[in-house]
Amino acid sequence: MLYAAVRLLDLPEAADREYSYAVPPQYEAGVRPGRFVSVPFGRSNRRNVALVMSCTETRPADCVNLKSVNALCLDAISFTPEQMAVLQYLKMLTLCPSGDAVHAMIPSAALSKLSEFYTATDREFRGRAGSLENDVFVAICSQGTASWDYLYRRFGREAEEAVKKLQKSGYISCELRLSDYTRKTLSYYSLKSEGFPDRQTLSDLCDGIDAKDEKGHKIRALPDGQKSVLRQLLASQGSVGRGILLADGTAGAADLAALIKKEYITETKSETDRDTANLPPKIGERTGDIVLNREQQTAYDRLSSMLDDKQPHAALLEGVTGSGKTCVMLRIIDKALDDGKGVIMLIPEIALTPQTLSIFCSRYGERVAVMHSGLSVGERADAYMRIREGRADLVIGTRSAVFAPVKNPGLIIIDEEQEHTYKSDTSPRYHARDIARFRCAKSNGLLLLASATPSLESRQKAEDGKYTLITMKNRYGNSVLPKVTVADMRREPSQGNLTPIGSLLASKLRETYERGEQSVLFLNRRGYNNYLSCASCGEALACPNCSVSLTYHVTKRDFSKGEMRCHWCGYRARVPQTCPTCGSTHLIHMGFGTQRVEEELGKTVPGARILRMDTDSVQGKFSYGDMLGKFRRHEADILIGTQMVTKGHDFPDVTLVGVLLADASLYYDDFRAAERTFALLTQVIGRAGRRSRPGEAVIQTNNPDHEIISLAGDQDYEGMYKREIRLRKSLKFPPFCDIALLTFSSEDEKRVCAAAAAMSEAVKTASSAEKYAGLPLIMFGPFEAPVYRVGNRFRMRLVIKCGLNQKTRELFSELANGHLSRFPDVNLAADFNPTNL
DNA sequence: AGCACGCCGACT
DNA sequence: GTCGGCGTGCTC
Repeated sequence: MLYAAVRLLDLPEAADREYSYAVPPQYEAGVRPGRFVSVPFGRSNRRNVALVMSCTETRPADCVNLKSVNALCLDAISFTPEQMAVLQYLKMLTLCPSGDAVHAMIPSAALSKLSEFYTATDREFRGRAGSLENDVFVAICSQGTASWDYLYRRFGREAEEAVKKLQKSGYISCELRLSDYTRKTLSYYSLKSEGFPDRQTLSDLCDGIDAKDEKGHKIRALPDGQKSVLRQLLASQGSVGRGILLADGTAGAADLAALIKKEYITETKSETDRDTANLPPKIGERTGDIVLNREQQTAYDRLSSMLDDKQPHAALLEGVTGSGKTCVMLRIIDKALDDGKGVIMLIPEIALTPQTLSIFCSRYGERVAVMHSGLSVGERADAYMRIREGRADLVIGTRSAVFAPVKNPGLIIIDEEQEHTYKSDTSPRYHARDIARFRCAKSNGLLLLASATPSLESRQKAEDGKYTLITMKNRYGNSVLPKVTVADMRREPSQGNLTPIGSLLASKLRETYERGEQSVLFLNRRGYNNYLSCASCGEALACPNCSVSLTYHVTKRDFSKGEMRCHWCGYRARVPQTCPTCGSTHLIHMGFGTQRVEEELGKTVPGARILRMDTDSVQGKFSYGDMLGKFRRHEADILIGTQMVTKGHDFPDVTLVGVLLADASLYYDDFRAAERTFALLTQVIGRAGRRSRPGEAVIQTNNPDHEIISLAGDQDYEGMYKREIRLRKSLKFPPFCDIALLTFSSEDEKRVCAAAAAMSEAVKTASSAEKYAGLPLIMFGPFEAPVYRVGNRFRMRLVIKCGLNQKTRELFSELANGHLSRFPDVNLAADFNPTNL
């Protein structure tokens, strides 16, 4: 007899442990670690999908009531040993429930679903006539067997109760079946290649000319719909898909059916991959070998030798905007694919534009699989299966694509590696970089991080020799850096200008418009944040312990009464009346949005066509590309937007870039604010004048003396790195430590506080215990979360600076378990190295 | 999370 | 006397 230890999916943390089940003889051959199964669970034996973790031949001890595995899910979706290893790593890394980890790794549509089927066991319904039960029963009888999905579609939510009652009184029985992943089939239609009717006859029929059948009888005229189908088929050579034939609305399904019945046309069905349908068309085979310049060639050679080595490697490719990182990446991808390795390329969501995709799709064709949040469930599942089956070996995608089941992942690239979208902010709270590193380490692959402005963490690792640093300093071709001007906004109000567009930028905008060239205006959406800034000296009110800005919080409901808080250490202070730096009383709350600017622009540059692009104006996935296309075709003169406008687009006619309120993101309450502002400004400035035309950038700020702004103007990454790393070191922030953020939440305010206080005690006790002696732990809190109350739940926080390693992770795991047993009613979310608070 | 068991109030 | 409220505790 075989026994399996399984993890159930969709189980809360408290019940997330291994359960043992007996494996019936018919499943013995199929059950192994990584297989998904259906098992009965709980008193009611409700069915649940579970993942087999391990198998034994001996009956597990201390199991009084051993149940049996119910069904096996499709082998095609089972986890490979590599995926099992990633799963374990992910759970260890994030302390998430097994179900969350599994769901992050495999698209829900690919995972088998359990569905209920009902069969009538009685012929006659003797309950209340006219009741819903009666209707449901009749429906089940007429179908023989009806699925729950069918009943739900027909009767809605109410059906649930009716079905339960029918089951209880014995009218129907319920059976559970596994519905596995299925591929979509498409119907294609074609004219018959021989026999009657020939093409001429059909053509005549369409033109309304009398035609005769085989026996010489006159054929009746065809309805318009059938004519439309025939005309299209006559015009094409082979078969035509159903969607195309019915596209213009003239023909319907009935017309197709009629033509098939008359044997005028034939129908063939074929399976299709939903995910490839919306990809840009394949333009051709690899468009020749890319020619690299000397610097690129050197970079490529170094990467290439790392790829050839049978050891895992990690490299940081640091190249200024326009240095041609993409060419190097394409070449190294070529090589990895030629060597028979799988490749994953991660890009930030924001860079996922049709242009980016078409570069890859035209170069690599059908071996590309694209995975991102915009895909439908079916598309996602098909992409996943195509990768799993090896039909696609190059994956382009956002964060979650790091889990793509490519065989033998030999190269994982993370482009714009500093982007915070690579960190998940829902369970499991993983960073794609960590997963990529793990996978490369396991498969002796190469992890390639690429950026013009690497994160301090990665750059520090390169400094320490953990990553190989490859720098590219030269801008490609003859493009030159734009001329950067810093505009001091503090003088504007006294000169009577109260708009967000300063006088210098306004005149530049008008000049650019008059020359018939385009401008891009960038405004960080985070400018809405409520921090306190001094209008005289430009400084923002900062935390004395953390060098991050304090955030204004409204206490109770009175808007006028607030206090300043630090999100990292919980420091609180009253709202000051005077600026602590210069003593001025002109303290102002910062923030204006894109809409306001759009309004003002109309007045500033009369006649200019303005395009606003932000989360409000970009809805569907097409609208984004549409807008960019519109601007590229010069159908607008000024593009104003948030971060979206900064990424990877090449607008040839743009010669002016304006940054409104550059310090809005500088004083964000995050220790990474300066680093992010630098990256953002560097990128925005790079948008101007990429071709031979010289570009210009205007950076508006209330604090023109801030070092970061001048550093960004000079595109001096080294300077920024040295400055920031010094600050981080002195204040002990990453990369010189890790940060664990523990958030407690519950509807019961007292319980939340008690749980947080108990955890705080537990941390203190544990850190002084012998087992964890000498572990550097600095704890802050507990204090209220920045938004204390969310959806009727109260939230408390604990911030712990520490060094994450095997031992500390173990400690956190123990602490979480301790919390679970003492405060099962209080939710605890752990986030290691959170990107934003 | 479900789901059952279990121990107290307003109804035929 | 029962129907049903949701507190407590377990799930191989």
